[in-house]
Amino acid sequence: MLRFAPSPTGDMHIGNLRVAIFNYMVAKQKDVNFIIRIEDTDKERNIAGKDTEILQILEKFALPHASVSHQSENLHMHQTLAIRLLEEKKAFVCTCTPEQLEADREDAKKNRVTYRYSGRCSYVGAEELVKLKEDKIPFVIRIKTPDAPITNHDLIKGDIETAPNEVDSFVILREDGTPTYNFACACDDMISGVSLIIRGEDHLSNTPKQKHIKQLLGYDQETEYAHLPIILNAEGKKMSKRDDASSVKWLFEQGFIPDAIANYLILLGNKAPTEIFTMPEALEWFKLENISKFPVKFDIDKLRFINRKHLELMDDKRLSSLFGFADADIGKLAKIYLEEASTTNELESKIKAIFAPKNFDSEWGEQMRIMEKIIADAPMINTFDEFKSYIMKESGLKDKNFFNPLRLLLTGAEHGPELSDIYPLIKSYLLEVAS
RNA sequence: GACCCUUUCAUCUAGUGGCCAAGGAUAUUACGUUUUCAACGUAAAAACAGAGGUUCAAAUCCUUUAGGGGUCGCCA
Repeated sequence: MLRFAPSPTGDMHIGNLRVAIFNYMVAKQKDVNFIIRIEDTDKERNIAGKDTEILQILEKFALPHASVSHQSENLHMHQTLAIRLLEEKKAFVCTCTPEQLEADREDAKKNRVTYRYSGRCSYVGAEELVKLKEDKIPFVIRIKTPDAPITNHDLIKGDIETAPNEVDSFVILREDGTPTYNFACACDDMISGVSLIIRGEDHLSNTPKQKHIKQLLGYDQETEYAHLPIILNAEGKKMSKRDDASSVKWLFEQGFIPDAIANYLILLGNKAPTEIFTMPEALEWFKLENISKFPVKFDIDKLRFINRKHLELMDDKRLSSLFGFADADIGKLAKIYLEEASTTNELESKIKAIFAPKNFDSEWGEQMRIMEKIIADAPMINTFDEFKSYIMKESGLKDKNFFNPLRLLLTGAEHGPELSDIYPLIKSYLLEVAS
């Protein structure tokens, strides 16, 4: 069982999408279930509707899942398990105030040592619980620091050993009775029987904590981990919300298509036999072990190149539908324009210019008027050569005086692909185009 | 500051001791083709982080220095 566990606190990030794609692919390869878990334990930061937005994006990328759950549904189970740890003396009740903890942190900073929980409450057991509740004294539950190092074999990073004090006595149940991320995550993975967790490198330091939780809870199934290097922006820093390209929604708005985005994200930091491929093709050779260990920079130029290649592969009629047509010829026309466009947005503006009313105010306006009239009265002409000869003869124009205004009249642009390639595809729209 | 990860062209990578005076792709530049801009074709420029070892032989193994990144919450 594999899972993708996004939190509904912001736009889907390409790093997250990459995690989702990899989890899906590996589940598919292993022929096991792939589930979605929405991690919505932070009520403050949850954004209504983000969960369905995330699901819609997964759908666009054709990443089918066996089920969707919300972490908040499991609140009762989380509390029960936390209490169990408390009763087994594997966790303790902590009544330290935020002020006290803050002072501890300040001290640590002042003394130039790493902050760790002071251990002030570590002897407070379950028996205190009733009294604290009666006295309305706020408390949290902390798990006890492990007494041996936690070791982990990461499929990408290799063996990692974490010292007990690095794990620390961290909070598992908050003052309001809700579980913290690490606790909820570990419990849910345990209950669902998640056997392999693929996630971003920023979770690397959470792994020993989650392993520790599962160990104390008596979970004896082995969970494998694979931590993906993070994606950096052009400056070499972690891609954040401030980087437009980090948002999948933004990439869509720019005219990048899902097949190309998926292709790029799979290719990034990977050994691939080819550069251009579809997800089903990648399923044939994809291996987690091949993912590079170091962070990679996001290169939008490469994405543009890949997007263009995928647009070339798209079915003609389907491509035309992106611009409001249902005509394979328009799809073919768009593909010709792939010479100078890489996104559907760029393509759309080229196609639009062809069908938009033309501007006759330019230096070629006079010649354009002449041609417009000739075309309006002309019979249907099949080939560009015949068409060209016909207009030339009727207008008496030639060379620059002929080609420049003709191009402007037919395409609305001064430069562009060969008119002889374009003509056969737009000839049935000629009256609309040449006006 | 502590802990962890990491280091081949601008970018993504090939490379697992000899086939590497380091290959491919994107981006860049030049030329060709073209009524035009592109695309395309051809070519050019471009990297083993530094220093020490081991070895007949090192991008590849070891040591060390330097750099980059991540994480240190009652966020996920």
